[in-house]
Amino acid sequence: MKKNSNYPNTRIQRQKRLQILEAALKIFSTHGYRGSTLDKIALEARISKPNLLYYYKSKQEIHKELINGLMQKWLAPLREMKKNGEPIAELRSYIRRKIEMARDFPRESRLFNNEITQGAPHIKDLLEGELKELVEEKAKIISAWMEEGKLRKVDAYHLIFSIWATTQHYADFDVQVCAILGEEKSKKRFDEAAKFLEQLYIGGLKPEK
Amino acid sequence: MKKNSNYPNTRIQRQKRLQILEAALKIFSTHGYRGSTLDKIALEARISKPNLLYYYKSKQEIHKELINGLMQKWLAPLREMKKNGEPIAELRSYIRRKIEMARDFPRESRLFNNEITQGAPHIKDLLEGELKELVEEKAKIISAWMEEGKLRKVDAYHLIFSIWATTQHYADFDVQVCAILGEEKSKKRFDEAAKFLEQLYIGGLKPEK
DNA sequence: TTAATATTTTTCCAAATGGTCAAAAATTAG
DNA sequence: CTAATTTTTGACCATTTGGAAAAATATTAA
Repeated sequence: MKKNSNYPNTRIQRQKRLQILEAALKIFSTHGYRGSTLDKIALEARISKPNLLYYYKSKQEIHKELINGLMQKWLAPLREMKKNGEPIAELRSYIRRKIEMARDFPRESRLFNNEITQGAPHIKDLLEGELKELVEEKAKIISAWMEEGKLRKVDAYHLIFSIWATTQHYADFDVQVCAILGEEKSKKRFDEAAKFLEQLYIGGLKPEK
Repeated sequence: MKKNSNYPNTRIQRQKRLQILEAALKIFSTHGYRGSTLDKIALEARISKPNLLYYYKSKQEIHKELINGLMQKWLAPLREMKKNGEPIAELRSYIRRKIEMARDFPRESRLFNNEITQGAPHIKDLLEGELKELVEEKAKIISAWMEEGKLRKVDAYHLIFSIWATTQHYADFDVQVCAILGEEKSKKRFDEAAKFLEQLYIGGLKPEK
């Protein structure tokens, strides 16, 4: 007889699931949810469609697991912004980490973009719950820094939004960025972006004296 | 006998086409290209599907016309940035106009976002041609301002990107913005955003003395 | 080896979807 | 009014797609 069968979690299972998620991430981030078909995902994962449905009961289930896994990864940099750190240094390193994520995980960014752009049907509660609380907490920290005169006084929420926007832009709008920059300048786009953003934010946020 | 029949352009035609484009804009911007069906568009436009196809030969054709019409509207603010203006004032007004567009035409922004995020399959040549040239021209103007000491020296291309990113964020990520800001603060989001961006950019871009 | 279990494939289906076509209805020129 | 023309509709079709069922194959515990 075999062991537990209700929810087997063999090596094979774990590996196949990863394989599927990897393929699904690629397809979903390229074509959006509706534009992605199980056939394409299965092909990409090098398995048959029914086999894919053996590991995930439906298209939605794959998408859901992707989005959920994504959120944690995505918010990690913000979570690491510590109250006790030196404000300018904390912001600088937050921005740098976000740009690195745009460079290293563009597919995750696009997947997220797609979800939000279409009204966040699957993660609205997450946004209004966990995310909202996290941002509130961090906005408070930033505001406190401003009160102490460590940063120029601006709206902390919109500051966070702007950092999200500027960094994720390099993942989501990569085609446009590259089209405009041309071949040579494109190669250096992430380094240039990091440098520019640092100048923009740090210069702009330094308290006036 | 009736007049010209090759390409009639009666009142009725013009009105119905507008009606269809309006409906298509709503549907496409909400569900993306693949997520939008001719049925939904026809329903939204209050006509039958075959009737819709009488005015536009295919789904692609509707989309194409939307995207093309959009680009001109979208780039108008950048086009208006004039070499002879006062640099800080020109930037300020550019940012303000972009924020107003995010507020007033979020559907257009989302449509564009969707197109780019999926690799810009329909407008790649536009990006590499018209858009690239326009940005090159404006980047030169901005760089010249910097050389004259009117602005802090930063990469002009990335400056433009960051303005696009920060402003369009308020259209594309509106759900997220509102979820985080909560009901009250959401009402003022565009005004606050405009104020914040002005502080960020103008403060950050002023030449040091 | 064998029997139980896990995995994969083959076949199939119903619904959704982009699009066609011919006929009906409405509009307009003369 | 009448005839030509434009607009609208109803019926239909081929393809795509998410998914189900069951049989076939592989794996593993004993």
